[in-house]
Amino acid sequence: MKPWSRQCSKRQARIRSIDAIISCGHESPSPTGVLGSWSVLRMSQMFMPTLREVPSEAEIPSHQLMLRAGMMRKAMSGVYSYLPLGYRVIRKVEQIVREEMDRQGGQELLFPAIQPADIWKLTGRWEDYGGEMFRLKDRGGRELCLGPTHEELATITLRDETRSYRQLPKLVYQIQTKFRDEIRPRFGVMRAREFIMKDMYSFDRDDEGCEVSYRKMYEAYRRAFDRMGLHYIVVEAESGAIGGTHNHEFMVVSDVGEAGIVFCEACGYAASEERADAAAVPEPESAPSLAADRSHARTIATPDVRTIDDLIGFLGVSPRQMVKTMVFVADGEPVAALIRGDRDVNEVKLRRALGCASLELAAPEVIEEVTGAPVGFAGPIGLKQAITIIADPEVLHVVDGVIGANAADAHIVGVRYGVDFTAHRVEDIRIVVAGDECPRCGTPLKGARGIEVGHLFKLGTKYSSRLDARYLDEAGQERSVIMGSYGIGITRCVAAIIEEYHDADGIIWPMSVAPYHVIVLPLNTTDEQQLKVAESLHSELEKLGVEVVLDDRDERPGVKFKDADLIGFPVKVTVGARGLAQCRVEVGLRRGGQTTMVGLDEAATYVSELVRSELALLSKL
RNA sequence: CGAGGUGUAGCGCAGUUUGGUAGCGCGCUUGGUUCGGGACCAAGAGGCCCCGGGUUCAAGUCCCGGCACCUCGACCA
Repeated sequence: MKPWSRQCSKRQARIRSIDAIISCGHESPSPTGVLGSWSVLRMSQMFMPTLREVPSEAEIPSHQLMLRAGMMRKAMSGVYSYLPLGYRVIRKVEQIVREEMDRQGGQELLFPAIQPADIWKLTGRWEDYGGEMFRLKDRGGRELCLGPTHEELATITLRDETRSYRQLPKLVYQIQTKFRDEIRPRFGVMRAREFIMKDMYSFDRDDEGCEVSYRKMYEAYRRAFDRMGLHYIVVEAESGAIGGTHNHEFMVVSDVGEAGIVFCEACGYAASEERADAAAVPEPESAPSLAADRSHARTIATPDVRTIDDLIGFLGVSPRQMVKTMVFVADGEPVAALIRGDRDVNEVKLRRALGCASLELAAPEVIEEVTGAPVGFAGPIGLKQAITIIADPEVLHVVDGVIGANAADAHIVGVRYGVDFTAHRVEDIRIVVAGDECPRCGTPLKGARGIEVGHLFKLGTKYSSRLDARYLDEAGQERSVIMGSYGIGITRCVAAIIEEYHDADGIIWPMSVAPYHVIVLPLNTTDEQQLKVAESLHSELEKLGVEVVLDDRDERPGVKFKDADLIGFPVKVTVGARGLAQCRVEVGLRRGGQTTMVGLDEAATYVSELVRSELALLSKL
C-alpha cells in the first residue's frame, strides 16, 4: 500500500490532463478488462438493496434506515440478517471496541453460543432468567440454552486454570452473538432477540484489583464510544438479573431511548430513573407541635372514586395532598407502601428496602382481604390485617391529606402523618423524575431518554463463590476470585449511531464507522470519459488506503445521489460532464453538505486528506 | 401474558361494509428517447389474496380454528 501511494503521488505532480489521470489509474490491470475486476467495488455488482419506501414495520429512524439502506433484513421478529453494508459497519464498531479492549490488556477469546444448563443451575440463573432464555435439549435429553450472556462459562473456564494469585488478574473478552427471548422485540436491532455483544470478564484477587479493572473498562468505554462519535452520559444504574454491587451504564441520549435517566447539570450526578436516589427530605416538625395540631380527620363518602384522578375531580384537591396506599406481595407476605399521590413507587427501591426476593403488586383479591374494601379505597388506618406499612419520606409532609378509608366508596380527609397514622418504616421508595432535587446538590434534575450501549458491573463473588472459582493468596489462604462483567451492545451501537447521525435523506456516518469512506459517482455511465475518470479516481483512492466504491450503475443521477445520501457515504465524488469540461470533479461532504470543485490531478489526494481529517476528528484522544 | 391492529406482486397500499373475472403507485424485464437530485413513451413479467376447515352455485370478501407480524402495557441488557 505505501509504495503504491508514493509512486502515485509523485506521478500526480505531472498530471495535467484527463488522459493522464486515466492512464495513472490503469497502471494495474484494467478494471474494465475481459475478466472484469473484483478489486473494484462496483455498485452494479454489490449486494446493497436499497428501499425507496419505508417498510411499515419500522418505527424509529435507525430501524427504517437500516432496512432502507440495505444494511439488514428481518428473518423473524427480533432476528436479522446483516447484509454486506450492515455487516461492514458492525465490523467497524467491533474493531474499535476490540482495539480499546486490547489497549487495556484485554485478551480476546470466543465462548460457545450454546451452553449446558448445569452451570446455570449452580448460580440459580436457570430459574432467575425465566422465559427470556432460549432453552433446548439435545438428542440425549440434556438441557441446554443459547447463551443470553456468559458469566457462568467465563467463570468456570478461568476457574479450571487458575490456582494462584500469581495468575491474577485476568481480563478476557469476546464478541459474540447473544440470545434473549425478549417479551417484545422492537425498534429493529435496538431490542432484538439475537444480537451481537462484546462482553468482558475481569478476574481479580481483591476489591482493589477489581476497582483497577473496572476503571480500565470505564476508560476503554469512553474511548470506544468517543471514537464512534457517540455522545453519552454515564449513569449509576440497577444491576438487573446479572447482579452485583456497583455498576454504571453508558447511555446515548436519544428520544427513542427506552430508559429514563435523570442528571444534574450542576454537579454531574446522573442515574437511571429506577436507580436515582431521592433528595433527602427534611425531618417534619417536632412532635410537640404535631401533637398540638389536633386531627381534623373525617370520613367522607366518595362513591366510585377509586383513582387519584377521580379524587382530584371529586374533591378538588391537589394530588400532592393525597397519600396512595399500594398493596404489594413481598415473598408471599402482603405489605403496604404509602406514597404521595403525585408520585410512583419504585419497585426496585421497595424490594431493596424490604430485602425481599420477589415483589409484585397484589391481586385484587389480596387487596380486598387486606383492606376489607374493594380496590381503590386502601389506606393506612384500619387495615383489616396487620401488615408492614412502609412510607416514603414525602408522605410525612402531607398536610390535610386524603387517604382511602378501607371501606367501599369512602375516603378520609384532613389527615396527617404522626397525628392520624404512622408507618412501621420510612424509606425512599419513590421514582425520581425530572424537576426533582438532585440528591447530591439540590439543583433541579434534568430528564432525558437514553439508549443503553454499555454496562459495567462489579460482580464481587456472586459467580466465583457458587462456581468455586478460588485461588491461593500469598499467605496460602484460599479466596474467591473477585469478578467484574462489562458489556457493549455492538449492534445496538450501530442503531444508536444512526439515531444520532441521520437526516431526512438518510444516514450520515461518522468516518470511523462508515461502511466505506467514499463513493465515486459518475453521473452518466454511457459517457465513456466520465466512467474512465471515475474508475481512475477509484483506483487512485484505493491505493491511498481509502475505502471507496464506484457507482457504475446505469441509473439517473438523481437515483444515485439519493442512494448515496441514504446509505450515508461520508464523502461523495461526483464526476459529471459539467465538471469535466473544466477538468474538475465535485467533492462533497455528507456531513454539512458542503461541496468543492477540485482539479482532476489533485482530486485523489484531496479526498484522501479529507477522509483523514474526518477520521482525526474522532480520534483526538 | 393482557389490550388493540395488520396479513393481497419485491416495497407501500386499495379492494372486505353489500360474495360474482385480482387492482393502483413505486420497483422489475424489453425496446426507444433521455442523463447534475428518485425521467418519459411503448410493450411486458410477476399473486396458494398468511394457513387449515366450514357456509355457498360462487369466498380476497362471510363463519370457526390456527400462525405470523406490528402497536400499547406489564417485564427486561
